[in-house]
Amino acid sequence: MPTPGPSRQGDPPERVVRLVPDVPAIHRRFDYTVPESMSADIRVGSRVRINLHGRRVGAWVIGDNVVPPVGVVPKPIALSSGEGPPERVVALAEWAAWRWAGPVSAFLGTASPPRVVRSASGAFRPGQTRAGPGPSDSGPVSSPGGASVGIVAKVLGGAPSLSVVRLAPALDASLIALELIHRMGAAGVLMLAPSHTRASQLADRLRRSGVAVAMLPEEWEAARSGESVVVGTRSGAWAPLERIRAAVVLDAHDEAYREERSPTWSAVDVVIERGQRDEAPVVLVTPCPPVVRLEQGALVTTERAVERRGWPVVEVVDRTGDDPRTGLFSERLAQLLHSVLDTPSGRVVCILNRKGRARLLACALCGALARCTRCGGPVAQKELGGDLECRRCGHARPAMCGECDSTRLKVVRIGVSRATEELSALVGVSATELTGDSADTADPGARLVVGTEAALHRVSRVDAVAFLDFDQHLLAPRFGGGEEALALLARASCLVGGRQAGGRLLVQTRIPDHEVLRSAVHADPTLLSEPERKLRLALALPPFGVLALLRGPGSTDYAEALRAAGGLSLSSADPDRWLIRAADHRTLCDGLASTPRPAGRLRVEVDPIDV
DNA sequence: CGGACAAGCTGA
DNA sequence: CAGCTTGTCCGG
Repeated sequence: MPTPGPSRQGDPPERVVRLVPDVPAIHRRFDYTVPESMSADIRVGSRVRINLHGRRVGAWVIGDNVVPPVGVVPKPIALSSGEGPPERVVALAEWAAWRWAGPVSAFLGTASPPRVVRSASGAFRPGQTRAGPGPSDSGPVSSPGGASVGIVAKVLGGAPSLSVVRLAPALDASLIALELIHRMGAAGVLMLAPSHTRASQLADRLRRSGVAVAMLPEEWEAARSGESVVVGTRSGAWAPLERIRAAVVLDAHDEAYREERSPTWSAVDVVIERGQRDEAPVVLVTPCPPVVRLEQGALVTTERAVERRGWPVVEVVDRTGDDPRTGLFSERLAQLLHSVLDTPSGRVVCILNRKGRARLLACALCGALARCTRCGGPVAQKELGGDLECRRCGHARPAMCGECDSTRLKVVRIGVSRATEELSALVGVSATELTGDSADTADPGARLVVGTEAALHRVSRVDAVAFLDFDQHLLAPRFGGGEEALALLARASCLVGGRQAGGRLLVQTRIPDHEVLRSAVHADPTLLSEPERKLRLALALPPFGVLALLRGPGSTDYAEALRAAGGLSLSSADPDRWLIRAADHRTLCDGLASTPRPAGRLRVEVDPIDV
């Protein structure tokens, strides 16, 4: 029976802290006493281990010197297990738990170091760090000059606030980062990029200019010291800085900033909230600002001519008149491929967002569409001569017509594998297939690459990108689908460079006048965002209203309970799927937070993207 | 979540 | 009624 602490007459009051267990299903907080031996190590944010109801679990300290509820006798913490998020990030996690209707532990988890971090002598003292360069390593950073000077002057000009910098895709956003560091210094500046690759590139770029950088999550300890620029991806929004002094989010439109798993938070929203709490300027840089962000921040643009130069030549190939049977390869596409591949080191990427070989087949004799014999859904063929597989139920059967038993099937809609075969034949150059599940060893120097949109993230510089069937993006049945489609064109534009560098995009479509395409052709994202804004206003969609989606067997019960909350309007397509609308996040999130969840599986998605 | 404990079922 | 399964509750 360990009874720590002195037990003289007039016992000193025991220190009691409030804890959040690191167990997703437990949403309660518990009070524990701090043994004397650990008292120097433990403060708000610390990681500890506790005995809870007969088992040993991890937990975070979220409150210090608390008074336990009457009748509760706290037990002692079992172990101290190192550093956790700083106090103000703990508060941010509590806000996020409200904002995205999830458990605080999920956010504290992403805000914690990947490995146990112990401070040298008990309590953390800023400035005491062994990893990473200190301020002495980096002298003043010189200004990169150019347009970034004017942009950063505007961004930092007024009161600390949110700026949306619309910067054409081929223009170098890291210059804005450098100019900001030139003016503000490195300490406490947070910078996010959508992928690990892009974050590393940014970190390298900054280091080469003499900036001290701590890269998350690996250099968590160095980041914690607050002396360098902190660079990270989505989870970097939770950087262990007590206060940020400024933040820059590159490609702020990118979907990668959204966590898909529940709770579905957005790193951009987290950074914006941090900026407000810490009175720090936040800069979102993107070639195609989403309507939601335009409504939140002040738009900063470059000169029209500069923006135009930063987009490639975008050629729209109208396939409206073409016979559908001419396939995916227009005359114009063949010309482009030949002209690029005829140059000594020309490289092209062709994008088709369908994996496999044949995505839709029909009988060559009777014309019947090949369908699943079990559920009636369309079947696909992954490889030449392989079975027909149903995408809906997974049922597989030999490749033959279900109506007339003919084994002659023709491909109605081809996939990447077949497109790779056909393109190789068409241009006489061996094409390389590149999809999300291709091995990483795929030849990075291949001259002709055919792939899904994942290919755009796996090649570096190319001369041209061709979208073989862009209509699937233009017709995507998700709200905000247009913005995603334009983002895809912007991504491709980065790879080919601006029009002066000879950058070229080719887009095959049957909707040549679509706003998304006109935006890219004219290097003017407002051609999409203006009508998109009006549409959202008319339909009270975000940012002119907020949405949440309930899914799973428990949704109906919860939806019923939510009716009492007020200010929420509920609708349902099927019983396992409910859409909630509200005027603003306060109404929505307060409603969700104040309504206890019924038993039964239930997923709550705030700010859903899929209808 | 997962341990504790209570209520329900089975077989001798 | 021991011995087991199933279900509900609750954690400091």
